[in-house]
This record gives sequence, C-alpha cells and structure tokens, in this order.
Amino acid sequence: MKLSEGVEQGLHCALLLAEAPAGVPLPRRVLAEHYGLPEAYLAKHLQALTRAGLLRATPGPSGGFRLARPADEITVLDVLEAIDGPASPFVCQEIRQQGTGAARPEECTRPCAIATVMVGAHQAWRESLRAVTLDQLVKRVPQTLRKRNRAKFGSDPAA
Amino acid sequence: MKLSEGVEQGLHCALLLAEAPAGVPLPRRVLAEHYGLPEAYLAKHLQALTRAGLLRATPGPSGGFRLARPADEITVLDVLEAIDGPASPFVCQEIRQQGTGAARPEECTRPCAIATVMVGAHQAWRESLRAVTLDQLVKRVPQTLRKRNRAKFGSDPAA
DNA sequence: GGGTCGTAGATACTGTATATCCACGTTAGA
DNA sequence: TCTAACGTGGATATACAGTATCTACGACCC
Repeated sequence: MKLSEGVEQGLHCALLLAEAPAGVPLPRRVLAEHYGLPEAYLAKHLQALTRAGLLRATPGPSGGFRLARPADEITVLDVLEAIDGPASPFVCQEIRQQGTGAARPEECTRPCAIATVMVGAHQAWRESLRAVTLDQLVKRVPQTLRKRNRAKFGSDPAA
Repeated sequence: MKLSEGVEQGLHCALLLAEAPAGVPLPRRVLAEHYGLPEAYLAKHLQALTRAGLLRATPGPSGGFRLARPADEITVLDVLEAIDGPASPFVCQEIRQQGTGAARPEECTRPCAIATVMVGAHQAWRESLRAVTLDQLVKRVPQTLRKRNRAKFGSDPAA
C-alpha cells in the first residue's frame, strides 16, 4: 500500500498558496521550481485540485493558481482525495461467497466482518485528515521561512 | 492508494483457521479451494504469516497451517502488517528542503508539518485495526456458517 | 529401510498501474 | 498580433502486485 507522490506535492503547493498573499496567482512553473518538482507532472495534480474546486486557475500572462476558498475551509483530506481519489484502499472481493466453502446468500445479509473492520479503519484515517486545515498547517511553518515566502511572492499590486 | 488483495485473502484464511478446531492443520490446498483462491499466490501470504509468527506450518502428509497463538491474541493489524509490511503509505520526500524555496537546515529541526499529519492519520488507522482480534471476528460469522465449517474440518482425532 | 506422495519453501516470469515526459490546443493580457 | 499562461491527450519507463514453476523436506506405506 503506497500513497501517490502527487499527494505530497499537491499538499505542499496548496500550503504555499495558503502562505502567499491572497489574490496573487502563482504560475505552475513558479510552484514547480520553488520545490524542485517536475512541472509536467505537477500540472496534472494542479488540474485535479482545480476540478475539485479547491484551486482557481487563471490563464494568460500574469495568470496562475490561487486558493478558491479561505485556507481554513480547506482540509488535508480535501487535497488528498482530490488527487488520489476518494476510494477506500480496501475493496471487499466477497471471498466469503466463493469456493467450496461459500457462504449462502441468506448468510450474507450483513456485510462481511472483515470488510466492516477495514471500512472503520479507513473512516478513522479520513477523520484524522479532515481535522486539519491548510490554515492550521501554515501556522506550523517556521516563521523565518514564512516571512521569506511572503516576501518572495508579495509583489502584490494592492499592497 | 490500494491495498494488496493478498491481505484480504490472508485475513479470511486466518479467520477460517480461528474457526477450525485447534490443533488440526489445514493444508494450503484446502484453504485455497475453500475460498476459490489461487493456491500459488496464497502460498506466498501464508509464508509471510508464518514468518511473522502468526501461523505454524507443518510439512508432510497430514500437514498444513494452524494458528501459532490463541485467536484472541492475534489482531487484524498483525495479519495486515505481516502481509503488506509495516511501512506507512506516506513517505516524506522532504520536499520542503528542495528547489529554490528550500527551507534551511535550522528551519527543519521539527519534522515537516505535512508528514506529521500523515503519520497521525496512519496511527489512527493502525489503532483501529489493532483493536479487533480474530476471536472477535469469529463471533461475527453467522452461526450456520460457523457450524458448517466446524463440521467440515472437525475430523479431529482427539474428538 | 527405501520408495513414494503430499506438503511447504524458493525462484523466475508476467501484467498492470503509477510516475514522467512531450506535443498540441486554448485563453487572456500587452 | 504576439507572448505567456492553463488545458488536454497520448507515449514511455519503472515499480509492484499477481502468477506460474521448480526444489526441498517429512510422513506414510510397502
């Protein structure tokens, strides 16, 4: 069981967008270079985040990506499921109904006990990720680094 | 992110061994046919469970696999990690230290906030699986099915 | 006591999904 | 109208789940 690396990249980019002054779109090239990520691959995940309604993309010169919602309304789970999909890592194959020892239909009125346990674990995992917002993550970034990033992207004409 | 199907197969086999009368080893061929599973593939997972000390394998005719411990001392997490490995699905690539916006070493004394959240989620997932034993799962198998399985494998000479 | 069968164990191969890259089309600003 | 940005689709390489085959060992039977 392995989580896509795109999830980590997407999370870092979303976090950076949450750090940057609001309203200033960052081009994907800037995002990719900032973290040394493959730009073409990152593009695919930024698209996924945009389709999920987490980011807003604007084309053309001085375009780029920015958060579509306030950072305290975007959870880590939102970002993860936008990129990796909402599917559970465990999908019950209904093994109990196969082979010579197959359970009869009337014995399968309740879901398979194993599947039930796995679903519960997945819910616990999701709840843990849903409890953290991008805003909370920003607060855990070292202040010196945060200040540096704000300065780097703070060419905000409104300022 | 996808969990290996071997995990589900291993869990069902371990559950069946917990249902069967203690001390009667079941050959992997019987296990495979009972659930309609590919025997060669199942062999790999039964080996993993044996290496992890959850099952005990005995070669030769009238050999097979049986639980190495009482069913209430084997958790779902034990079986899962024996087959799928104990590694977390998320492995931090230290993206924060790469690219033009790399964090300085003195800013990385604490682990990456994103990694911390992911580790927490993984722990929640593991705790949820650790809380369930094979014994508890057996109790959730329909009685008619349990009785049928006991009769099928109950050619226990000591009985 | 030696042969034979049935068991687990180890090894090599294949298929599929992920990760990566490239080329083309579309949109908006200067 | 030219440039710089996003959007889409497809081609390629690699890692891992899944498969098949072969070897070694132990109990049973003659």
